[in-house]
Amino acid sequence: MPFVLLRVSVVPVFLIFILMKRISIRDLAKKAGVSTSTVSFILNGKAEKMRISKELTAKVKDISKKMGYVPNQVAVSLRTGQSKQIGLIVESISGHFFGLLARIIETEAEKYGYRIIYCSTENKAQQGLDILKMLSQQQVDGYMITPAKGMEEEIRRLAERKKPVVLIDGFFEGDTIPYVIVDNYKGVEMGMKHLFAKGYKDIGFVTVDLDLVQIAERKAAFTDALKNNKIRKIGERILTVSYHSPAENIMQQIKDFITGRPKMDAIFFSTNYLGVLGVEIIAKMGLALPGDLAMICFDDQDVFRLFGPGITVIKQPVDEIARKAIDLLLHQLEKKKSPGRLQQVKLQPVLVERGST
Amino acid sequence: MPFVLLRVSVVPVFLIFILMKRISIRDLAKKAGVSTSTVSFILNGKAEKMRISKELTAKVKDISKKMGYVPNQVAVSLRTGQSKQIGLIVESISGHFFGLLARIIETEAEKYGYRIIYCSTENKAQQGLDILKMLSQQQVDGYMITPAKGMEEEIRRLAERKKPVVLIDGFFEGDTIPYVIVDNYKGVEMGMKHLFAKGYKDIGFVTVDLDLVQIAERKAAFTDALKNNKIRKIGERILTVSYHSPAENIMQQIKDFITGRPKMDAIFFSTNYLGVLGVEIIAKMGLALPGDLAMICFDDQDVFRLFGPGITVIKQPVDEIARKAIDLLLHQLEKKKSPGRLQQVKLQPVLVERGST
DNA sequence: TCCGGATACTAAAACGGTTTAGCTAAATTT
DNA sequence: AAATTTAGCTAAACCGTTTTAGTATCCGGA
Repeated sequence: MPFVLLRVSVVPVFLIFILMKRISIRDLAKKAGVSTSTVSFILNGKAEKMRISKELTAKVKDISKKMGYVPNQVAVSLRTGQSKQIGLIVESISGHFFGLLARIIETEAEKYGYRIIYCSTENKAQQGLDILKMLSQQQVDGYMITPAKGMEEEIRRLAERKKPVVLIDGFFEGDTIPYVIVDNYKGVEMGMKHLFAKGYKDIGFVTVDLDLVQIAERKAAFTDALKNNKIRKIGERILTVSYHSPAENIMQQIKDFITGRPKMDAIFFSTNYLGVLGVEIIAKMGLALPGDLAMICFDDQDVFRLFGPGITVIKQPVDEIARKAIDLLLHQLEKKKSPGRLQQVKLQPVLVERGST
Repeated sequence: MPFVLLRVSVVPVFLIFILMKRISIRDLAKKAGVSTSTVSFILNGKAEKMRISKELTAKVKDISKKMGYVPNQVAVSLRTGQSKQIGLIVESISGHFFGLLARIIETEAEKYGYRIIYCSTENKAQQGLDILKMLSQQQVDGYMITPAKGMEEEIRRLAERKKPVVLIDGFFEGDTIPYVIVDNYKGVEMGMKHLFAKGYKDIGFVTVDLDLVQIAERKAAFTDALKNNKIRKIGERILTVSYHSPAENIMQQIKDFITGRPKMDAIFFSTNYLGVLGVEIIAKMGLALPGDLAMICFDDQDVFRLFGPGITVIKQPVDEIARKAIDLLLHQLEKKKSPGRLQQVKLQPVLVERGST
């Protein structure tokens, strides 16, 4: 008797144990009494091409559904060489710009059956390389990269191997790698024109020591704007803070910059992140915008819309960037389409005028 | 002669073509004149255990480095059943809270050799299920999920299959699935105590129609707080907006709520997102904080630190949540450690008092 | 009657690793 | 000297698919 009891309690457990194992295409084949190839053809929509009969096709599909079959993507990847994964390498996963970017890219990629693997470099060269290696091991099908310094060589190597790559928000001079960026020079130029038009003359520029093309361009545009307006001693109107400094420290530097000489009536922040810190310190100093100081920033943010009178910004068309980038990548992934002439895209930013100027 | 020319130009191209192909463990084995098993043992640090001689070990490692061998993770996954990937399912990839969360989780997971696959449900049930299926196909080793409605059953199924799962910022009643949440009830309670202490009596509550435990708890805490203070007609002090309404619409509702009756001297926003909209409409209405209206919000944000006098908030310990969650998951992934008693963690939020109250 | 061509499937190789179970020769024990 | 152990390595199965190259059966035509 105890035996019987034992068995009734043990058998279901055993069954559950069996059920736990994922069912494979072989299980389906066995159940249907056919070969795995047949099942594979049917489930991949090649039944007709392979002349599998209607009845069998229906039967197998039915069994598959009933047993809850889910193909093992890893095995598929190994066999086909396609992982259906795209690596997205951004500067910082928690940044505002990249959050928006990611959301759009994700939904867009999904339409074509691709998953995004999301990685952030935090602007460390070594980390960027490690990530690239990892992604390569994972056999991702394509790469979307906001290129940091030190990654050039490795990225070029990818391109040489004909791996689909798209650069976002940065590019390499004299290269054929597709990219989509915003016209940084034009953006700052627009901002400066706006400031001059509003009558501001003593303009300070806060930037960061990241060695990136887009940062360099923004700075160049600022410098040129001053030159064109016959303003001298440009160097002392530029503050370059260190990327890895703590926020407190940067704020202190900005404060010193504002109160120091030459005195200024407007300040231009070259990035989002700097702008937020700027807003914070300006608020702490009790300066009125734009009365005591006008402010403008490259790249938009919730904070800029809401703070005080609103901060005038040069806004990047994030949607457009994301959509264009994924477009360029899918182009390469699904080779079908025409080569597509223009693989290097420069989009126009837009000036959003708010109360701070 | 033309032939020679042809060959010098063709051979390098051919070589490049050869080089393009990723080198496999077989290539290494051939080069070293040993079997693939030997190479595998050596590269996986099992040389000693398998009694491979020091010299051979060194030689193979050397060749591997020289040839730039990178193992194919897909093949490894298929064989070992371990993908070294963790699926992170969040509500919205561009949300502030999740951005921070992701950053910490990513760096933490990396230490143990795991990659994060990042997905967002946008609070749509079907999308959540699709993602779960996708991740399962990808053979991810573990799941971190902010559970949306409609995912319960599927998540339970995962747990039953002994898949490592950790829930974040939500949980299922009466279940044993590990989770880490913040004490939502306590948080709102603290906020209400603070408001009452400051002398506010007519408090409005803005919440959203998401069917989530944490939202329900926040509302319950509000209701209870009013009850405890003998305040009646609680219903008309609560505004529940629809999650999928456009921002404009929600702001209008908030405006009506503020200007409507019963009049209020303080307003409590139950989420970050609502709070930002609140700030925006309050600014537009020209109300002074806290003069015309006091404001408090559940969950912090850059905006709240910087807007006007600063918004008082109930801050979630994001760092702690992330670290604890990844901890619970790794616990399950690397079964070594002790079972670890407490698998369901409730963390305490903290009140950050700013100018708005 | 035999051939050619559909028709309806299947066997087996391949993808690139890991791992179990040996195998051989030398060293050690009995 | 035979038996056993050890050192150093390898053969081959296996993970779960896809896909190429068949095979077997039937049918119509010459």
